[in-house]
Formats: sequence, structure tokens, C-alpha cells
Amino acid sequence: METKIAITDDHEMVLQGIASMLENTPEIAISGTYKNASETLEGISKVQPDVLLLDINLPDINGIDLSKQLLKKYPDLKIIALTNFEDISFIKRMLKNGVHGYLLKNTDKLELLTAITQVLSGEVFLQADLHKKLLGQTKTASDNGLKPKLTRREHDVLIAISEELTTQEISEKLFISPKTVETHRMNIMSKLGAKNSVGIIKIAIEKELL
Amino acid sequence: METKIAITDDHEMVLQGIASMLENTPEIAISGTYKNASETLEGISKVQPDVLLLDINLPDINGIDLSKQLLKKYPDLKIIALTNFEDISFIKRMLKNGVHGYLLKNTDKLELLTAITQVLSGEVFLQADLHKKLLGQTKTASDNGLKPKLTRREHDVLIAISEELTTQEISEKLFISPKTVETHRMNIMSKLGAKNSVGIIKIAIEKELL
DNA sequence: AAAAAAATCAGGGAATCCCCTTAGAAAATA
DNA sequence: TATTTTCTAAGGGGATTCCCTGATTTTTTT
Repeated sequence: METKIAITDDHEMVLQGIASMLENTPEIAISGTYKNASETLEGISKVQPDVLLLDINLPDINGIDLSKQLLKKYPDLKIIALTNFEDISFIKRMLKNGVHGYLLKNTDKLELLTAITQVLSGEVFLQADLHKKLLGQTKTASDNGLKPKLTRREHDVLIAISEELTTQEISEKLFISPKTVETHRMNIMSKLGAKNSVGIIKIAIEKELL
Repeated sequence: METKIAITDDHEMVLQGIASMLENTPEIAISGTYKNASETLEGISKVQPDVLLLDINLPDINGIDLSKQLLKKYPDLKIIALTNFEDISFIKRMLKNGVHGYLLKNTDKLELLTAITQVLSGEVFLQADLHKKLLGQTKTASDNGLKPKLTRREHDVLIAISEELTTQEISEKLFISPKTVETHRMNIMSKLGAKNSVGIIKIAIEKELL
């Protein structure tokens, strides 16, 4: 049976480009092309495609929320996100939201077909360049200044702080004096460069100390 | 040319299992099997394999840090992480750290070969079950109770809190009374179910309100 | 064994946060 | 226009955090 592909992108050119890439492939049929989220929702309800190639930047709803909606209604639908180099930051969220593939718009025919095959088989497809970009991003973002080294006890206190406990409660949990807890907290603040407990948590999450 | 595969896992059984899966495949040769991180580092420096199948739970160094080291030294090495269902939480980090594939240990021969081919071509391979698990995890963890709706002003205050500002400073930034800031903060706490500002930030980051 | 690092505790005081309630004005929505 | 929501503000007080200094004991490293 033929695989039905739908494409959503607000740029006519991209729509055309992808369509022509897939035109001469016998096992694939394009079931529809859409320019925004509402068109997509409507179109897909009529002709349920197997795979949707979805742009992230849409005029009405963003691709992340749209794919959430779609996947809720059509659990079997496979969605491959089409992204520019600019909106890479979204991918991290998409990865958690059930999208099955991620392609840059500069993809070629072979890669596109590989991606489609891959997601249809149930696996997840991540384009190589994208992965590299993701890497580069996180390296400049969270790797500036290495992971601060907390002592074992400081780490215990950090965990307790993140559990929204007060100094008193932490002292009871760790069987130490509240004053000791305060000392640890001050040292953590200093090591992380935080101004207060809020900063401690923010930075700890950022640097993956939790 | 033959593809050289190395395997690192502290369980002999897994080592054997994977080796036997790949035994009868002509284009693949197993260049070494290792039981911990230091053996791996040593082994790989001698015979540089193309692909490393790497367990996450190792006795000496964890797989995440090891893969960081390895990829730094051998940028062309492709690493496929082998995981149990238990340590799925690590995958999110691995995804950012340059690992090229993620497989559960219950994989079969076909999938294993697909993964190897895939990562050799430069793409990233994510096993279907793993993706589902990842999804499930984030759904039960951060989706219980939808994204709380903060008002515009509450959001302003939230941002300011996350900037480690004090009530006084926030009031000056937003040109409102400190008492008003406190009111907003209390409302935010109540809406997010936080016990204090630390909780506000923790939950805000979790639910992507920042 | 000696040195360094980590963990413990404390006094004291200013600053800030947390929590309750109440309430008028402004803005958005029905 | 009427109703609801949001934004504004305040009083008052207890709880907690923040910040300084200084010090002893324990653990780890050299």
C-alpha cells in the first residue's frame, strides 16, 4: 500500500520543493499540502496521512502545540519536524512531545526518504547536522564554566533545598544543626555564584547538579 | 572495508549476547569487548573501532562522562548507548552529549544492525520503545496538571524572581509597591503549588514557564 | 605524619520572605 | 453594560534567609 504524506509549511517554495522531491517515488503519495495549523487540522481529519512533514514556525499555532494536538487525536500519525537552523532550541521540547523525526530544510531526497522509512518503522530519526547543532548549542550554553564541584554534604543540602525544605527541616533531615545547614547553603551560593536560594536552584538545574 | 565494533558492558552475558548477534555478519568485525571504562579507554586507543556499543552503568565511570571523553579524543567514533529500562532518565543528558544511538538491551539483531548502519551514515538512532518510554516519563512527570496559567503581571514577577531579585528590587523594576509584588508571589506560589520561591523556580522550569 | 579540605557549630543582626486578611481601581470578558 | 478577572496596595507579624565572623573536629589527600 502507498504511504500517504502530508506537508505543512507556510512557505510555498518549501511546499513545492518537498513535493517535487517525493513526486517520482512510487510507494509514496502526497495526500495534501497545508500552509498553516488550522488548514492542517482540517485536512488531516479528512484524509488521514501516515506521515506529516511539519514546519515549526507557523502563522497561527506553533508546531510544537500543533503536534501535541495531532498526536492526541491520531496516535498512529508520524510527524517529522522541519526546522531552520534558527529554531534549534525548540527541538529539545519537540523531543519530549512525541515528534518522530527532525529534519533541516536543506535535506536531500535520500535523507528525506530515509527519514520517512525510519519513522514508519517506529524508530526516531534525527538528522546528523541537527544533532551537531544541538551539541554545539548545549556546549556554549551550559558548558561555560565547568560543572561546579560540590562536596557530598553540600549536595545533600542542595537536594533538600530543592525539596523546598526550610533550614530547620533540612537540619532535621540530615541530623545536623540549622547553623551548619546555613553554612553549607552559603558555600553552595558562593560556589555556584548564586545570590540566593532561587539562584541556587536555577543554576543547579542548568548545570545538572540535581 | 569491514566495520569494527567494540562493546563495553560489565555483564559478561550482555557482552556475549551482542557478540553472537553480530558474529555471522560478514561486513562487521568485533574489535574488542570491555568490562569497564578504563579497559575501554585503553582498548580503544589500541584498536580504533568505528562503533562502540556502550553500557551506561559501568563500575568505574558512568557512560555519560566516558562518552564525553571518548568523543573528545576520537571525534569520528560513533557511540551507541545500551540502556536498561531503569536508566531512561540519562538519555536526555546523553542526547545532548553527542552519543549517536540509544538502544535497549532487549534489542534484536535486525534493530542492532539498523542502528549501526544508521549511526555510521551520520544520523542518530533512537529505538522506538525508548522514545515511548521517554514520552511516558515526561508525561507523568511534568504533564500532571496542565501548564498553570499565570497572568501577565504574575509572569513578570516570576521572571524577576528567577533573576534572583528581592521583593524590593522587583518592585522598583516593575514600578509597583513591594506589597503588590508579595501578593503576586503568593498567588504564583498558590497557582504552582510551591511552598516557597525555590519551589516556584523549580516548577516554573519544569513546566517551561520561563 | 603533616597539610589540606570538608563538616560541624555558633552568635548576632539586618534583610527578606512567608502568610493572613481586606479592598479599591483598572482591565478584560461576557 | 454587567460581571469577572486582574492589578494594585496595605497592615501586621512570625518565620526564614542572608551575611559576617570565628572556631573545633573529622576526613581526605599529600
